[in-house]
Amino acid sequence: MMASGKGKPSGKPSLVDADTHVESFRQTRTNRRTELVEDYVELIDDLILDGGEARQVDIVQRLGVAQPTVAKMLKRLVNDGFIQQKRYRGIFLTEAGKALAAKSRERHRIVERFLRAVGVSEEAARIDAEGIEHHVGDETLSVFKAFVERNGRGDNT
Amino acid sequence: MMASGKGKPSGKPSLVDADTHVESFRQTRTNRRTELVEDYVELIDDLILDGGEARQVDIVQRLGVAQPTVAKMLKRLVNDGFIQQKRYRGIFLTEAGKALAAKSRERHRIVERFLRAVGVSEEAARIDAEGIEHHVGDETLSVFKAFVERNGRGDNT
DNA sequence: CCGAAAGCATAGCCATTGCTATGAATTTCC
DNA sequence: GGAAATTCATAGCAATGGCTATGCTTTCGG
Repeated sequence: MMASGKGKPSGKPSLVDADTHVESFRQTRTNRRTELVEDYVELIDDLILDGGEARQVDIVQRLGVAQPTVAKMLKRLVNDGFIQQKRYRGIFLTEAGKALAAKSRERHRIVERFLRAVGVSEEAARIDAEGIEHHVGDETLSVFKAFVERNGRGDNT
Repeated sequence: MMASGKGKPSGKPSLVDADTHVESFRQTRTNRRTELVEDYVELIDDLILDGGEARQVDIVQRLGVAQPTVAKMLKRLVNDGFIQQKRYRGIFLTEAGKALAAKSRERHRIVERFLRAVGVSEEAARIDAEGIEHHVGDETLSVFKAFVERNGRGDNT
């Protein structure tokens, strides 16, 4: 019944205690589940901003996956209340979708600019930011943001 | 000729071109597939270093998932040649496993210390590093490493 | 206006990663 | 040495995210 207590005061504690460890992994698993949704919503928002509309075909081309894969995910996004779909007329974000997109875009932007600011090349920053953004918590994000503002490179925006 | 070219020189290019975009997403998807393997191998290595042995039960407790989930993944790791399993006697890393673990641990360590070095709290650094590490490419990693060495905080190691 | 092309939906398959329930094997403890 | 507890394996289910193949609709070009 003691459950987690499990002392085992080993000689070299390179490991944090089990419960703490669990928390990190659990958080990471949670993030992994929401990554794709964020990617889609963010991309849709980008497409609308960039070209005025977001079509399934565009998403297919941007993500580099098969069309039915996108179709299935869009159905999920409709169910989750992030988008509206009008056949042959494009995809539109709901209010919830817009909010999520704005948040994701902001995070993405900060992460990418942060990487650039510490000296990462443009290409690597683009690629790595795509994966990293989903795992940056609020605290880390604000640290990144402050860093970028402090070491502002004369970039756009 | 047709394929990707797709000009559409829109007014506000907040978007990179499609092929470039695809590359980022593709890389991210690839990373996502190897994350779990790395997590497991790294954890197993930690457990062995810390307590002399890694048992399935320990992994279950550390990851916070159900035991059959771990059992299934371990079977996969055996097939992939990263570990050896001896029933009721623990889990052992093969040479390939040790190599992967060393690489993962190093990356993890650098990312976490980098986060600490830029001002992220210990707890947030621990949690975020767990997710970020898998998306840090070689270039970014070496930038992080250099940063840590330059701004060395009197931490351990 | 009508046929071809483009865009989208659907069906059906596979792999992955999680779960619960259950049973077998091994250790441990008396 | 045998019963109990621990440890592990296996079966079976669900959700997610990918794919190919196929067919329906809408739009576009002549």
